[in-house]
Amino acid sequence: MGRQEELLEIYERLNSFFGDLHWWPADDPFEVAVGAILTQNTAWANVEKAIQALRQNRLLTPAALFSVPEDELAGIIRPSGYYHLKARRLKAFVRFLVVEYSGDVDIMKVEDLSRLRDKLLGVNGIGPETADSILLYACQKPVFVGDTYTKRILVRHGMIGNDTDYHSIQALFMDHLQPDVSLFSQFHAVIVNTGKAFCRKEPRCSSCPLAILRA
DNA sequence: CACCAGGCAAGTA
DNA sequence: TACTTGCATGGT
Repeated sequence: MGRQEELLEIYERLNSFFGDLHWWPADDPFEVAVGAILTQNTAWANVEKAIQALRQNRLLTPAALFSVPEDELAGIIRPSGYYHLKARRLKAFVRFLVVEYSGDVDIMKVEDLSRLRDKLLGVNGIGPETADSILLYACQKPVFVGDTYTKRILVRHGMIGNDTDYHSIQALFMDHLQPDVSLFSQFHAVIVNTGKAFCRKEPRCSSCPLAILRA
């Protein structure tokens, strides 16, 4: 079986099992970007607490986040963990958004994909996965988001080695699938759900929709 | 109690 | 270039 068929097989199985997940869980594109930074190496449940706190403080807009002092912001996003670090990263991103795109994600979206990706990667605190999450889920650009779950599942099923880097994992998907925003969005969503539900501890993998694929 | 979570940057050799 | 370490809360 070729790579394309293999990937589509995985997609069909997971998509049938989970159904349409309508990801990313956020009300607007700016909130997507904020969540992408807050969720770095952090459980989503903790991120939700921080997002709620931001909402209650009316800080879920570029202008509001731009104005709030960094130390005050840190205290508000405390439940998400690494809160001093993430306050600095949020401020860096919002400064970038304001300076480059008048604080408007809709203007940022117009930028050419590869140029925008490079510029996002230039912002302190935005690495490959965060950049790609913003590009796909906030900007509707056809990029595949790799993450720890993606890698773990591919490693478990013998499709890649444990030392495979981010770019190679992303290329595995993007070289063999049509660049379709809906496909990439749903694919990443079902992968994360699979990781959460089945792929954390080895014994639980028996009931995983992908269990039959294991060699 | 230990371990982990939808990473990233900075420091070291 | 290749490895190591700091960042931190909350759930299991």
